Amino acid sequence: MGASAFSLQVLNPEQSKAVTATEGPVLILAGAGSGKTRVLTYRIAYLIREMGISPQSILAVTFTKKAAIEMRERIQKLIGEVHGIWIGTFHSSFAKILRWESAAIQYSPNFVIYDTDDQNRLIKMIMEELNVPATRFHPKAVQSAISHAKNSLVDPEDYFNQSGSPFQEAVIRIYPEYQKHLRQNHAFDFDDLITVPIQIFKQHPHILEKYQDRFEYVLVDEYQDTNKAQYELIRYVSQKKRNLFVVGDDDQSIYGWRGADIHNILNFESDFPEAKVFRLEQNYRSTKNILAAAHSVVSRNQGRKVKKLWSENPKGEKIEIWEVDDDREEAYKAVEKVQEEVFKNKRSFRDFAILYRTNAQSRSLEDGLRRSGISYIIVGGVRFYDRREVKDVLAYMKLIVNPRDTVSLKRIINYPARGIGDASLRKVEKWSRENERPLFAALAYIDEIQGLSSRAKAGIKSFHDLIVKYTALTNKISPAELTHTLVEDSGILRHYKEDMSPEGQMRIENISELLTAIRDYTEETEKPSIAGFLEEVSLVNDVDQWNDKSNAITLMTLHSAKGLEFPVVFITGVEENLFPLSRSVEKKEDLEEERRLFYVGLTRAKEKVILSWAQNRRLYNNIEARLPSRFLDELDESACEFISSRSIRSMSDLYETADREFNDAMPDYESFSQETGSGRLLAGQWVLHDMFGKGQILNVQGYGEKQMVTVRFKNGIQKKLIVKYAKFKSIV
DNA sequence: CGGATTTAACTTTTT
DNA sequence: GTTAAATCCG
Repeated sequence: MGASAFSLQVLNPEQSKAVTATEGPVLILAGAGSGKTRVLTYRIAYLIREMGISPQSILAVTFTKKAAIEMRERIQKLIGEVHGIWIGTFHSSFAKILRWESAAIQYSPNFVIYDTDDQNRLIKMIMEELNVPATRFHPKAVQSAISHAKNSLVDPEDYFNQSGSPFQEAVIRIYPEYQKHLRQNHAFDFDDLITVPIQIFKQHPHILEKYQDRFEYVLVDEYQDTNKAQYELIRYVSQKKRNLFVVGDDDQSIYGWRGADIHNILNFESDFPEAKVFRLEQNYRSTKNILAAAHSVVSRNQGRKVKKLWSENPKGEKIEIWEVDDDREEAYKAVEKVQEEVFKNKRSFRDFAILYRTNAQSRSLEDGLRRSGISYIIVGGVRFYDRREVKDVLAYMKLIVNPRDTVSLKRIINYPARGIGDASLRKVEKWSRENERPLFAALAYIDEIQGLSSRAKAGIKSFHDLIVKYTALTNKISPAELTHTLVEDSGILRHYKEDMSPEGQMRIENISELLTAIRDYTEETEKPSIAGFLEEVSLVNDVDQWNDKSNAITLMTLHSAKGLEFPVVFITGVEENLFPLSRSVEKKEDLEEERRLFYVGLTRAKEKVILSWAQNRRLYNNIEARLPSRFLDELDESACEFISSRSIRSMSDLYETADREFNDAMPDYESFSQETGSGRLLAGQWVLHDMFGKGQILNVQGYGEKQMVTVRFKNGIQKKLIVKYAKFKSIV
């Protein structure tokens, strides 16, 4: 086993001190690119190897699954395979504990986790019940108010004291009902995964003690992103041994809107007076110019700990600031720049990231990239597991695991259509309320429910039988087999197969993809279960799945980019009212958070940064004149170079060239893309498809299992195909 | 009453 | 460009 790599010699003095200060609370203020993950992993390795601490006594929490996986892999590289360390996200770690301790709060261990969409559906149902018109208050707004309350540890009862606006009055009525329904459904929302463990720990000291004794060393990554609930939870768990090690950077706190409380890091020293504090200020990532620019921006914030990154890296190129005509040109110029860099400086496409403030901006960039034929990956936007058809199948699975989940039940009882309309469902609901039986149980009593049509009765019966049948099968066949037969048996697949439109085809492909994911899960997991799969699915995000293996440009929001690095970074749409967003400029704290977000974006870059703003931008279907962002004025001018597009080429030239390139032939990027392995698909390649014949790849999207290509075939048909399922081979 | 089709509204960032 | 609500049709 290659375990010999572990030595503290490679650390700088501050890093080394941080790693070896094992006892008592420790705060590490780790600037961007200062080796934060390195310190975390070396510390865990040090605890195990040098201190002889049992891996089982270590709890490390992160915010993303990707960070957790990376940490695990790097520890393994240092000291070889270690079993029993808890490394996971806040949500997944405590969801696990909740499954074990669910009996303490009278929940089924098969509880389901509601995502935002499920939450909104539930809130909408409650609002109907309470006669709160959804037209006056958006269920979404109510949901976020409740979420915010939970993150700040405000109970439904506490909420009563906050009355004021009519909206708050409405939330006061909805919040307790919402909580009651979650309980009835044996469901938790995301926030409950943090707050409910706190309640359990408070009410059952012996349970708390079990975990306090177990976790002798607790480590928290991205500490600046913790909210009040997470902070309390960590405090509970680490209270006894007091070996709490937190790593964070107040300058990178960008989740205030999600309840993250920057005071958790600013007040760490007063909360833990015996705390040791170490600062990591040497940056190993970026050029001096990039750091100077980043510092000039973020140092304008008032609520921050004073620090300044330094680096031994070269000065590097100046930051380019582009003034472009519109979003279309912005995309086109970025493409052009990428091509130039690939040719001149021998870069790979994977060296580039294009970042933006809002997901909506990805569209024009995507258009530009598609025209050019360069492959790209979009991280974020609509998640795979959020697609309608995927959620429909998942709802069936949720209901089979947990029949009390009425949100899922109502989602699918008439999907595909079984002749059960709104009116029939209302009658069943009424019966279930009056007889105090769960909604699913009521489905078995159709003969006692008045006024149901025979069509509705037949539909309800077949639905009920279906779910009962599969519930009985859960212990007999594997999750993969079960879902496979389920999508056919339920009629979901048939429903889409009859739909010959391209959307219907897409949906079938997405369902097959889901089945593949379940098959993979079943094969990879020791004790696969549907509940286990559902939990995994509800706690992943797109960045978790992103990897840099395929040679493509990455497009993502600035938020998603946190924790990542790229040689070249574009930040687009650096305009007033977009970045910073218009609603953020009024409150000082919000503006400072936007500024930190800009700082995060700048410090993702190792070598080169390009900022662009457009004079005109298409927003919500109309073209708007734009002004450069105030953040551009805040940049250290000596590190920047201003470029106006007019000095290069006229607009009409640009578009003509773009159209010509698109209409003629695809440029052959393969000739200068360094690592085009034989199996790799790239835009411009020709393929032969079993059904459609010869075609050319216009665009490659995604990676691995989920990789999709857009192909234009000789007969003029353009199709989007999932590589894994599409029957084609590449031809030279 | 149920299902399909059309219309309208909406886009900050996400575990 | 996507999805939920309103409208229409059988």
